[in-house]
Amino acid sequence: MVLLNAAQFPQIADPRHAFGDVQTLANEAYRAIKSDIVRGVRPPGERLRIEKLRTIYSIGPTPLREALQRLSADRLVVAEGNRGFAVAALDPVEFNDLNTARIAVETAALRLSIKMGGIEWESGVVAAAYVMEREDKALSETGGPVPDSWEQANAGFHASLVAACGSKWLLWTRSHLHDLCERYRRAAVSRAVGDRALYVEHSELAMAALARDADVVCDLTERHYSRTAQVFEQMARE
Amino acid sequence: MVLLNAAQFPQIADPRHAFGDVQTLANEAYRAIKSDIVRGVRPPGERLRIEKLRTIYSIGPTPLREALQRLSADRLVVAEGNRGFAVAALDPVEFNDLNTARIAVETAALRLSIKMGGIEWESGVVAAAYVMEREDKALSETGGPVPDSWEQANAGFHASLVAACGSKWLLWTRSHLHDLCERYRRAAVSRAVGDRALYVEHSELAMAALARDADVVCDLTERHYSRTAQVFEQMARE
DNA sequence: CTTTATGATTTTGTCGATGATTTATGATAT
DNA sequence: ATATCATAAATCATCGACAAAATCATAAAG
Repeated sequence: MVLLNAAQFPQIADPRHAFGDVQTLANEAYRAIKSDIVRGVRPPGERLRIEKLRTIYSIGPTPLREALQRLSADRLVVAEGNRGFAVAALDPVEFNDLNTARIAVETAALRLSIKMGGIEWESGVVAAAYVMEREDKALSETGGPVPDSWEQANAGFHASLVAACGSKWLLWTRSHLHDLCERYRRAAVSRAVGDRALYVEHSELAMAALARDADVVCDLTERHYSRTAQVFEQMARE
Repeated sequence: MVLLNAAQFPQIADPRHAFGDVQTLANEAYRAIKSDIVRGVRPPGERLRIEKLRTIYSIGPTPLREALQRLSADRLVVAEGNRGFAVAALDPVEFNDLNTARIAVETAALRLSIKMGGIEWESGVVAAAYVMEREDKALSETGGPVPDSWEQANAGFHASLVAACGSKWLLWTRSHLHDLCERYRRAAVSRAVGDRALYVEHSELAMAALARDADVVCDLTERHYSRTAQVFEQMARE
């Protein structure tokens, strides 16, 4: 068995590569469709017919199919051989299941991060909490659907807490599960925004993290996430 | 935002669907290439040129690219825009990182599984341990490269321990990380087979699980996995 | 002798077209 | 009315070909 890093790609001197991926149509399609799925533009269960997508995104079938294959590996899309693709369904039982996985990964990352985080981690948490507070308050005033800016702040806040966990792969796994939850979250948060004091939940979390109290942080996180799942479950019953 | 399960696909009456996916060339390519990567036939870092793959697998460029996109979502392959695909590199630092993630997910699943497992879980563990024992002893006698049958037994054994964790998504995440470790494992285990009493490690694990001693199981698991990482690290130094 | 241009060659990404498979339609029989 | 089956329409998966981009080889300049 051959081992180790044969040079993967020749040196990357091209300045374009500094900004993430080169723009290929397949990448563009991936991003666009993912964003549309996650934001509910393409509702759960919708069939993703190539011809239709072709007209919507003005992209040929090949890059579209490549994007859909990636999304199906991400589990945001389900693929059935010879039957094409569809947006993955949303279902409260699934969400509970997904949430168990997410809580397990998140709490593990939190414990590591709290143990290992330094001053720059702390300042990152403070910064993210500051942004989060503003978004939480704005959301509770305006109500309505969850804006992208709130989602971004929420993602940033929770990411800042685990940022120092020291494992790239743990962060990757975590962010993957985070993405899978986004559709559920958008639905549940906009509904429950009146009943929940999101600002309080988030700031308690930040305080406990800065106090390095891992047990409390994990407990709060678990309840924070479970509450969202409960709201979603109740919505589905109605 | 639209909610919940619009019927995803019409009923599946076709008996072929009982056996996993329908055979599409993209699926076939995915399985073949993944297997080749994981077993070291395609070494880490190797460029995956479409034309070359075309002749090897006798499959056109479109299904090949779709397979490679899926593999790159799995992180077994790296894709660089306009520069094609390459087998992901192997590197001990990565393995340590990956291992932290894996241990975190695995121990979480183990605790849940040990708490919730019933009699059928126990019997599954016993059965898998029985197969594992046979494979471990065969491996320690023959030495040499790790056969697929050992890998299969190993995967089955560890899967049996977490089988009752109750979260499909946790199992999915876990199995994903397991797959990512396989290449490292195959290299490290074949090397260290003399120094390690794999049979003892595995049987201790099974005993502790059946005794429902979650702390011991997690501790043993962590050491079990870390040892493999250490072996790999030492190999890389040589 | 190294570095920088320049052109040739390979390789990638994309499209339109085509055969295969599934889904929809409608006719016939129970 | 319902069920069954054949046919038509739609959709999917795949291929070959082409344009764009990257790589390589060679030559000119420092």
